[in-house]
Amino acid sequence: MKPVEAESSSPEVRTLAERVFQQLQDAIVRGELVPGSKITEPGLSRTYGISRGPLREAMRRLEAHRLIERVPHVGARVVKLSIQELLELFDVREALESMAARLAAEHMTAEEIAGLREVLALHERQADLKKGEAYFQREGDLDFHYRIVQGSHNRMLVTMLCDDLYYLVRLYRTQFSASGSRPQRAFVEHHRIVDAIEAGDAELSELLMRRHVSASRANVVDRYAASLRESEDSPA
Amino acid sequence: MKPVEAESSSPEVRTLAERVFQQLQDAIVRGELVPGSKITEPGLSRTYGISRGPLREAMRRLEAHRLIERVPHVGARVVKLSIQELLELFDVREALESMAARLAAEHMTAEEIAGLREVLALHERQADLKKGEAYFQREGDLDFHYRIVQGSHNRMLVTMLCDDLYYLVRLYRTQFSASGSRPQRAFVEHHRIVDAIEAGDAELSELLMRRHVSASRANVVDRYAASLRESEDSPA
DNA sequence: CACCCAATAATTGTCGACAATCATCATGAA
DNA sequence: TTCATGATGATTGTCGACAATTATTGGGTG
Repeated sequence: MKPVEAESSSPEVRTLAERVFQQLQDAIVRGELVPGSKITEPGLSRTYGISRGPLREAMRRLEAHRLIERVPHVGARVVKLSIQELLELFDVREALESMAARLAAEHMTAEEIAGLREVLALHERQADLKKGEAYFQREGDLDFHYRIVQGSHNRMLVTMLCDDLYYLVRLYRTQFSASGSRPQRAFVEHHRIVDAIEAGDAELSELLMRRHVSASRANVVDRYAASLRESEDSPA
Repeated sequence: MKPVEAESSSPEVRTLAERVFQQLQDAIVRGELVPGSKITEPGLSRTYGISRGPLREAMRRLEAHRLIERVPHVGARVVKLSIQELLELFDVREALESMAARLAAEHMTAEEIAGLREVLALHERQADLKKGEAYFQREGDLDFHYRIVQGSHNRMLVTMLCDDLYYLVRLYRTQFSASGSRPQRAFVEHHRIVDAIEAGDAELSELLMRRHVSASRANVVDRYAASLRESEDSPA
């Protein structure tokens, strides 16, 4: 068979099922596997050069992570987030990330806070360089949220957000071509959140993060409404 | 209300993997598969009379649901919640369920609220009959929370809480033999939450649910500390 | 006695093949 | 034409066997 180059970054990708799981996860998040499209086991089996056994195990994990949807005896398709589901995702994020911010204010170490400020600085520099480039901004944004969640030192929270929800967040970005155009305000909000965390103010951290996610959600709603008007202006 | 499972003739259990997944889930939550014990594929394969293919798929799903832990090439064991992890679970519940209560206040229908009050009444009657019997009380408690989550009409929230976390909640009950002895107060809290939801007061519903879960967490902390003192008084 | 190492046994990972189920499409009747 | 219906093809579900890896055990050596 094909000893694929050990390109995989993770240290223990010791099993085919694990590797193909990560590959599929990546392909879905990147949009290579288009949302809503049907995926067949023989097809994937050929393209990835593995048998259906490990492939099905990987698909079972993708199903549990809500990246594909399966119907018994029928097949599987890549999830296609509706705008409603996207808003639902924001509600869940608001709940979990505000809690994470509260816990981060209580448990984050000085080193972690320093790293967080570094991310913030890098984030701003990149935004200065390429003003319109939203991709890096969003990547930096995600990194910011990522670190706060890890700063909560709550493993269950980390797993739910980093291992599950954030893949959906990135998937939505490919689906709705989110170019999130509210940079300045988000920067200010990020700074205030870090300030509150550094001050150890749990309640304030929680409140600010809640508002931050909520504002992001409102922004999505606005842009969605705008895109609806646009498509009504020039239909067909 | 809803008997969890009716052996092999469940309505939409069309595949062996699905069935054995539910059976294993039940066995773990019930404590038949003791937490921390190692489970081998040939063993389960024999006891459930299926081949290892569907069994492994079921185990992959259990792994994603955090009911078992797997190490590549080594094996799988039933999760064993530490007290820290249990408290982490409460933090996550506090975040998600308070959000669910808020959304329930906004979206719950009159019928759903009526059903919720029925559950509450039934719950109290049972508690009157068997004062010490905590198991049914806790089942009723879970049913109460279950319905509020569904009243949020947020499918993602419903999935996360009802399909994932509540199994862990029930697992913790078997592990720590939780007899939750704060009945009156919980009743009052439940009633006030329903009142707030019926009044459509989202903020109050959220606050009350947050306090309710938080108080439940504090109760667990207290009883755990007590059990520690106990085991120190009579150590072998 | 403790420790290391090789041979063995058991378990996990992977594969190919067969059976069961579903989607498609052509055929024919109302 | 349109709808029902049955044959055909493809896909999913399941199984048993083989390969790879790990745990175990027994013997030998310091």
